[in-house]
Amino acid sequence: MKLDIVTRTETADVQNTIIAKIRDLINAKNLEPGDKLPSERMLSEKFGVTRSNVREAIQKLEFYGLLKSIPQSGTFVANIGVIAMNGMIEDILRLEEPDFKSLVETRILLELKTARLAALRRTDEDLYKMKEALDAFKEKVLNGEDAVQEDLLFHLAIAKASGNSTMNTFMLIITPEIITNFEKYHVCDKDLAESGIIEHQNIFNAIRDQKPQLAKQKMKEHFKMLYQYCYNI
Amino acid sequence: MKLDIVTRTETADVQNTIIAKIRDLINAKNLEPGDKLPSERMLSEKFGVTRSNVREAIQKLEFYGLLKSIPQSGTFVANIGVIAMNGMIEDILRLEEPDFKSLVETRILLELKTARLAALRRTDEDLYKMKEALDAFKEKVLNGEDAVQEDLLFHLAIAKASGNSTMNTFMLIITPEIITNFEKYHVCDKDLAESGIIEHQNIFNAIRDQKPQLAKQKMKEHFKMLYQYCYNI
DNA sequence: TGACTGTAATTGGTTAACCAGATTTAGTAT
DNA sequence: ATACTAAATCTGGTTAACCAATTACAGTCA
Repeated sequence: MKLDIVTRTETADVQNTIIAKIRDLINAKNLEPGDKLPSERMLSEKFGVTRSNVREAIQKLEFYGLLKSIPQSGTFVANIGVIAMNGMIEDILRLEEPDFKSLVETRILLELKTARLAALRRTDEDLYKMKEALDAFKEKVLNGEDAVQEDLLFHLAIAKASGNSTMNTFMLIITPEIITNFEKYHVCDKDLAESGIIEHQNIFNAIRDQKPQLAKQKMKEHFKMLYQYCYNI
Repeated sequence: MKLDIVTRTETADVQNTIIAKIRDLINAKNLEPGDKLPSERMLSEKFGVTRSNVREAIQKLEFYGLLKSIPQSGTFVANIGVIAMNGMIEDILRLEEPDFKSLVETRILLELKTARLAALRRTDEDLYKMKEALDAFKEKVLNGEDAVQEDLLFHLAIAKASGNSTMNTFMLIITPEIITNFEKYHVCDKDLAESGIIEHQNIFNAIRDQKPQLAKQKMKEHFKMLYQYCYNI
């Protein structure tokens, strides 16, 4: 499941159609939080689609916290009123596939914050893990090898050290997509990697010394190149 | 599907076990990006679980961009090396359920950024949608009614106006969970709602006038109470 | 030897039957 | 009428058979 859950457009279309019909049904029947939806079988018959299709649509709405399925009982409207429900479903239906620029922009936002938080909250174990990742990165770069994986792990170690599980999850979600795009557009050059050693070390030092503002600053410098690239794409 | 996809602990445990076994298998066979995994049937037999279990585990790894299933062909290791694969799977296995504090912290981070970006990029249509949401919010509050839904929609309208689809998605993901927790802990008081009108209006004005720094500032003021609450929990 | 071809096995995805538990309903005794 | 019970029904979830497309391979012909 990608960020947008479905991959193939055809499947996505029929799923969005079902979601819209579920929304219409909730509106028509004036269902409120806690109310029960018709059974999956009834919905599949009513909408003229398979039960699998209905299940997937329900699961997507469950992912966004709008519905709640309870085994052997039914599917219920979550603790969200009909107004918010309509607004959120509209947003969900119009969600576009995340573009590279928005991914990078979001990554930078998260990285600056996690660096700062890591400087405030990192445990000794966090620090040890970060140092491991940093050393692995250095070794690869100094040997002239590709170190994109070690680079990634260093940043994920910071995210974990931030002590914020939500940001950690978000970093995990966007990181692979970033990597893929990096390789597609050949963003990472080798000369960037060498200066990367110093930059990583600076970030590490700031977090080690528990200097949040400095950590953020060093992270910002680290992303300077990326920033420019992102806005020139 | 919640942020952590699975809900019941038992199911989550068996799924994580399978994920760990898939990781071990990738390591043992030295599978590299593009290599094919054994078929779902073989894995289910090898691991002594059902094919459904294997499918769910694969889908979770696909969600995080580590595997890629191709119909009638097989499941393949994504464009990520074995080192990053191991690191990410370790993180995924240890991902904890997002706590309220981390949700609020992340929301504030996203809201400050989207407010700023919205001031830079909002279209006239974005502005119209925001005004709609703002008016609905005002009316409810002035009538003494609960306006948590309209409050939510105003913030989501800003997220959309930010022009960043990734942040928009993230806002959609965390918003319902925040709402649920708000109601559980009774965060929102009525007196907060009335001052909320002015604060919302200030944010709207700043975005309308395309003043990014001011928009961020007004959003920060809006979250001041929340901030304090978050750190006193 | 090598390119080609048709068939059989294998693949992830889909569907329909099945399951256990919750819910409703009908019946009965009070 | 009411409280209670038991059977029938309905629920989301699970499983095993099925599907179409891909792949591997044996056989054939040049």
